[in-house]
Order: sequence, then C-alpha cells, then structure tokens
Amino acid sequence: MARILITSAIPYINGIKHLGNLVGSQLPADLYARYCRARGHEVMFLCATDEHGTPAELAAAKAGKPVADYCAEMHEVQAELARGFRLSFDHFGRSSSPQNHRLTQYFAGRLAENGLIEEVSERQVYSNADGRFLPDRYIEGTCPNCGYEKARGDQCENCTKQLDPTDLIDPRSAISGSTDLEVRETKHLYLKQRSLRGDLEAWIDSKTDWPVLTTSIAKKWLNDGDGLQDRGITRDLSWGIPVKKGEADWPGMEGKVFYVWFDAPIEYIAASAEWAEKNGRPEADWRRWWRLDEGAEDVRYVQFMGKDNVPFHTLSFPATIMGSRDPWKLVDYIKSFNYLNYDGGQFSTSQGRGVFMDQALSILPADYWRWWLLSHAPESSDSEFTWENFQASVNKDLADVLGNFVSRVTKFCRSKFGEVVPEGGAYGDREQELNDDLYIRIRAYDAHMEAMEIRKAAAELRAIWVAGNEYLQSAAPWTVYKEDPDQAAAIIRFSLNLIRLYAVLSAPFIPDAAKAMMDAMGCEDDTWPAQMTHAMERLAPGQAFTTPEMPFRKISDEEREEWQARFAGQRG
RNA sequence: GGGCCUGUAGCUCAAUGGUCAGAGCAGGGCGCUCAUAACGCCUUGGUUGGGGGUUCGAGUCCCUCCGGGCCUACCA
Repeated sequence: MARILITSAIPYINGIKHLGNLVGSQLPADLYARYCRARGHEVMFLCATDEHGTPAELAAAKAGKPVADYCAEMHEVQAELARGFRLSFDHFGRSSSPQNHRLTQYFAGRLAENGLIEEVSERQVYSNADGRFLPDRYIEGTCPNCGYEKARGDQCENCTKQLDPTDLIDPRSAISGSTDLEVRETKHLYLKQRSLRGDLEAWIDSKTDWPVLTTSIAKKWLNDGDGLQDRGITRDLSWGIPVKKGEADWPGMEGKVFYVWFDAPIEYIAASAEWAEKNGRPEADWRRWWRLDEGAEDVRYVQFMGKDNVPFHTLSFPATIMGSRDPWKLVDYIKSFNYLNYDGGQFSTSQGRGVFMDQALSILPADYWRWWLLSHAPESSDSEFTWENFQASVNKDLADVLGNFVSRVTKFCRSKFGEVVPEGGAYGDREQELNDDLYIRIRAYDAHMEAMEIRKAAAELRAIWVAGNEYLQSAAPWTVYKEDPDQAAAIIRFSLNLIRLYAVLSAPFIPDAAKAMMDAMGCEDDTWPAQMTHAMERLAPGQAFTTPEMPFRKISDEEREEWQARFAGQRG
C-alpha cells in the first residue's frame, strides 16, 4: 500500500466549465484517484476553485454582486457539478480560504527571507473610469503594425505581433470602452526565478519519465531567449490575498494582493489544510502529505492539468517551493493533456459553443460522459468531440457490449433458475481458459492505469467486457440447458460473477453503473481481482440478485440531431 | 518570426529502428436466438501527407516541402 497525493488543476471561478476543461484535468485525476483507492492505496485527492484575479472581479461586477458573494455562489455551483460528475475529491476547496491566505503569505515571507523577492517599480496603465489598473489584454486599440482596430495590449490577434499597451493607437479600456487612461507608477514584488533556474533545470532533467508535452514546455521556458524570467507575483486589485511577509505587514505594498498564479497552486496545500479543519483533524494530518520532515517521504504526488497550465506547475510553483528552502513535497509526476475540440472548432465559453458541464448532466447521466471523455482523452494530440462519434461509442460500448451482457445473463437466469445464483454443475476448461485470459487482460489494464495511459486502459476494459460476450456465445447456456440444466447453471453462475467482476473493474470509469451492477448482484465485496479462481466464486449459489432493466439506454438519431443543433453556439 | 506537437484504413486511434503496419467503429458475408435488432465468427479496406537521405532493415532517425494544432511569459 502506498500513499498517493493527487491534485487536479483548479478550475477558475468565473463560470461553468466545458467538457474540454473537464477531460483535461479533473476527470482523469478522478479516474486515477478511484483506481488507486480500489487498489487499496491511501489517497488524498484535492481540487478547489481558483477565485482571484481580474476576470473574477469583472464577472462579479457583471452579475451585480460583491465579488466575495459571487465567488461563494459560483464555488457552490461548481461543487455541485463536480458531485454530478462523481468527482471523488477528498476536499474541494477555495483559493480564497483563510488557510490559503496564511500559506501564501507564509511562502512570500520565506521567499523574502531567502532573498528571492525583489521590489520593482513599474509603469502600468490605469483606467480612471474603471477605477483600476488594466492588465495588458484588457486594453484595446488599433494595432500599429497592421491597423487592426481590436488589437489587445499584449498581442494583436490579427497579425499576431506582440505588443506593449503603450504601442496601441487610440487605446481604450476593454472593460468600459473608456479612453480616459493614464500610465501610473506602481510597485510590485517579483519572484527571482532566474536565480533558481539551475535548480529547476536539474529537477526537470531528472524527470525522464514525464510526458514529452510536459517537459518540452518546461524546457522551452527555461531556455527560450534570455532564459527563465523573474515573475511579478503581486497585483493592484482589491480581491485577493493581501501582500504580507508571513504575518507581518509589507511596507510599501499596502492595498496590493498576490497574483492569482502565485496563490493558486499554494491552494493545493491549503486545500488539505481545509480538509483537516473540516474533518476536525489536527494539523499533522494534512502536513504528513506535504512535509518531507513530517511524514511525506513515502508520498507519491501526481498532478493533472491541461497543457496551458504546464509552465506554472513545472516552473513557477516549484520555484516557490524550492525557494522557501523548506522541505515541502514537490510533484513527482505531471500528467498533462492536449485540448478537446468541439465538432470542427474549439469549445468557446464566450460564444457558448460546445457542451458545458451543467448542460451535459441535464441530457445524460454522468457515466455516459465519463466513458466517452476518458476513452477519448486528448493524450497524444488534440482530440475532437462529435455527436456522431459520441452516439456511436456510447451506444456500442456501454449499451451493446456491457449493458446488454448484463441483461442477457440476468434475464436468462431469471427465466430458467429464478433470481438467485444457480447451483449445480462445475466450472470446466472453458471457464479456466477465460480466467487465464482475463488474468492477463486485467494485469494489462492495471499497467495502463498505473501509467495513466487512459485511452489504452479504456480499450483494455472494453476488451474485458467483450470477452464476456464471447464466452457466452461459445458456452451457449440456452442450448446446454435443454440437455444438462446443471451445466447451464454453472455457466450462468460464472457469468453472474463476471458481472460482479466488471462492476469492480469498471468503477473508476463509470462509478454509478458499477454501483448499480454491484447492488443488483447483492454484493458488497469490491476487492480488486487478484486470483481469478477466487474472484469468480464471490457470488455463491443461492445468493439472490435483481435483474436490472436497461442498464444503459441508447442515444437515438433524433436526440443526437437535436443536441447537435442546440449546442452549436450562442448558449442560452 | 521563434519553438514544440501532430499527419497511419471512410471515422477514432495503436505500433522499444526488426514477422505480412494493427484495434474499435462504419461497410460486406455467415452464424446464434439468452439479450436493449443485441451478441459471436469471418472479411473488404493502407504508396503510413509529398519528395529526398541514413541503414542489412524506416510509420519510427535526418533534410526539405505541404497541411493541422499549441505556446511565446499581464487571461487564468
């Protein structure tokens, strides 16, 4: 038994996430967490909402609510959706928690003590009408390079030239449209990542088993141009974690907050502290996951995220940890994902293009989405959601291969032997052969799950389901029954045990269906199969079961067409 | 502009430089009748984006061209 710490990239607070966001971090993290628990490991699976930053303030203003209220409400909305998708977080925290305030200020203090913080005075654009400093991309204007009128202050989307906000012709606020802008002097803290570059590079170089996607992004940032740059970790905002040096005030930084990307990863740690408080546990109980000097030497820490998050998890956050010169746990493995596209284009939050988490659950149960998304996870390159593919995969895999297997076995048994595991007969060569085959397949499934090769794991699981149908076809209990009812009873007893086996193996992917299958078999033993002969005798003769009606219904062509039209764009 | 990823069957994807490039779906044929017209067996289908090179041997390594995508540090 091992101890496994798992975190998913924390979703931003300003709205409901789409399926691309879900499959890029939270869902695969949940799959892995469920698998690790099923194998008997001690798991701490954490996620949270990422609540600070300019977009949160603007979204709250648009909703006409105080930002704290807005975030509290949206946190609850996201938490409810997470429950709907059966994301099995041990805790779903908030980056605005008191625990994160304390830890973020603590880390900043440690970094300052270690000489890794620099105060930099810089000039930034201030909007009088909006009463706030504007991040570069919240300033619009005409591109000096190509004349595009909606160029952003960081880059022109039309000609892709990188810009400085002061380059723009006729600059205006992207929030209010106001042209009443001025450049003001403001002081900020920079994390001196440059002086940690060597440590970071050595650490990245030691991670030879990480996905190429992860290490290539990290190396690019380490080596590109002048190499890793120092990074501003404070902002002029009202909503956020006040800048402090540990518990002490930070002279000259009054009224400023930490940059959201500084405090967000620290929330991984803080979330465990929230977990401890919520469950009435002592501090030591969460610190044993994070502090190498307080019990975390044997913890394996795995992070899940989309590729856009990689620089912050391979460089910025590790720089914070290393720079603290404290024995905090660094990540051991980063599983990163490409993007999921939607029907020939990108998912678009602003255009309402694609399927969002709430909409998905409103039309089909979580298992349908979990199965499709995980079995098509964008691991090696971007992948694409189409309704045709979704319908075909779900109908074939879940309804025909798995669901129908459960139906045909239970209904045959009910009609010939009643709703109890039948006695009589004995397992023979055919059963032994399948056991041998399943043993090999389950070991392959385990290997894929342990390596977080998600699509391969899904394919192997599906092959395990198929094996049940092959067995039934060749054993043909409906024929055997006519001559030798006892032998047919043995075949069905074996098949009912297969259902239980499938429930155990499938639970990480489709937890609700798996539970329904276990409940139907009247079984509570979900021990992961080791020796097949034992696993296939869990359901003893005489044990009652119930016959589930339609474990998975199919998606009709009409439904598919309707959804296709409904989610094409312009949400609402 | 620079960097990275990617291109394999109609579709979605596999293949430590080493049998005849494999699966699933779709298509075709046969079988079965327990089951949600489901299941099983067999089968059609490829100049691995184009071209050149290295090698006894290239989907895999190198060069080049073409197509798709991502990143490029103040959105998060």
